[in-house]
Amino acid sequence: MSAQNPEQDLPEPRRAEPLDIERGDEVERTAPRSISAADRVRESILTGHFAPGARINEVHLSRALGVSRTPTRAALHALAAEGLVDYAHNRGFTVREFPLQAVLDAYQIRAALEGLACRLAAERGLADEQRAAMEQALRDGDDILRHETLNEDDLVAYRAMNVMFHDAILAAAQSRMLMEAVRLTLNMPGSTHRHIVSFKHDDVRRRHDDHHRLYQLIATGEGWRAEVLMREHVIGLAKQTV
Amino acid sequence: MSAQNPEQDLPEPRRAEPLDIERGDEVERTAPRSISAADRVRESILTGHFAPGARINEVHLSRALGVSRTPTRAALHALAAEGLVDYAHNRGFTVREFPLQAVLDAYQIRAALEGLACRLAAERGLADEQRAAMEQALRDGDDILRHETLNEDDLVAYRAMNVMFHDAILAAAQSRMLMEAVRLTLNMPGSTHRHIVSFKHDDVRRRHDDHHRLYQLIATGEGWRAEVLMREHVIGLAKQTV
DNA sequence: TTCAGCCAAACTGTATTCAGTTCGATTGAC
DNA sequence: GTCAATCGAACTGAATACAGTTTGGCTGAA
Repeated sequence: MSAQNPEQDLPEPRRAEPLDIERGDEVERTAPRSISAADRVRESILTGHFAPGARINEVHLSRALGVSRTPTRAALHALAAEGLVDYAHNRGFTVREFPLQAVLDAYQIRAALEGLACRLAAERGLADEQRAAMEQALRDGDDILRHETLNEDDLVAYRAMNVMFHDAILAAAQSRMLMEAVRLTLNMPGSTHRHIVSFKHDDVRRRHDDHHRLYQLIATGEGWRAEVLMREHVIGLAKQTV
Repeated sequence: MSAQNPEQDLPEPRRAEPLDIERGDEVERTAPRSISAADRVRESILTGHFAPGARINEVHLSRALGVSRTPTRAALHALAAEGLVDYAHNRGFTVREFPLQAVLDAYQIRAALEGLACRLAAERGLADEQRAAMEQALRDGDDILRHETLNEDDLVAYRAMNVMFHDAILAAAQSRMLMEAVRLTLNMPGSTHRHIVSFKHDDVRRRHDDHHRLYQLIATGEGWRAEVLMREHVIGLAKQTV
């Protein structure tokens, strides 16, 4: 039963942010069920809860999600366009498979895209918000690296810092399409900011040193050098992952 | 009426390929309505039939498509994930706007991605099929350029040749994700292979000369040079578009 | 005249129902 | 014992019905 219906125990709809709290003058609206459903299924796929290549049964899934088939199908269609599931007419949805080569290719694509983001950020300048985020990330990384050895808490903090830094650069590039393209490369099991690359002290220091140099290059408008360095930086992640 | 319901006259479901014809041993299945609907709406948006920013009424649209709201909504959700329409809860779908800067950025993104495709193609080698397609495209381009002046037929042939050449390189890169990322940059009004860049004889010859050099570099495995040239090639398209 | 509040029409979100296809098991012939 | 045809259960595709939200206009008071 549980082997045939892995949909049965999905992650609870973790309230990403404490809703129902007024923010400014506006009350946060409740998300539609199809969005919530997509988020939960995406999470399940990214965490490897669904086996690659497995067929997704709409009835079982909608039962597990506690909604009808309509929003469930909407969610699956959205995930299909995101590239996480495949769709075939009259045969429904299957979990997309990502062979090792595809994961490695994703790093190449991400390197090209984030490299471009660096160049655009350097050309267009950093807004206060992004500059602050990058400087905060640099400080956080410095703090982590002061530890002789790195523990679990450091790992969590490091990931958050890393996401903040890369997101700030993407935001500074001011291109929604570029963000969407990068998201394509992150939305796969094994190629996420969240996922583990080497956490040896030396590797972490080298990567964080890249961040410092990237910040300098972007801040001083040296777009081409920033692009090249970011490419190298991301490719290095792939090397440390395999 | 027609101003409020631009959905009323949609392009007919142009049978992309003469269906119901056996191909090999298998009969081509009829496409589901949601796919057909998505194709028609995508075409309408790309050809500028829907005004950017306009709200899309599900009832009117499904009536124009001749199907119920269910497949219509599925199609719109898919287009939303493709980036052609925006979605807001309880407010439905709107046609996405692409300001000039977004179109120019798309060329930058495409340049980075197709450059990467060239490098991968050079590293991984050309299969017979792709090699044949590229050589055919080069011959077709040569034929067109023999004409002293270029007419409408030449323009049509040139576009087909151009698509064949670029698609062959993407296929040779052997990365589905890369294809999907490139598609993001093409699926926008004003930034399509199909769209017009300069058709002056000198510009066409220069672009076609790039193709010859790209083919040589890929065939001889000079990935880095191919990447750089392709980047320059695509950026040049942007320059000739504005 | 202007603006706040209210009301109804229109629209979107979801559930349910029905129709058509797929796929596996069973049966029978060879 | 093997393979093909057939039948039925299970599943997907689409339509319809219903519920909740938005939106624009109307009314009436300031």
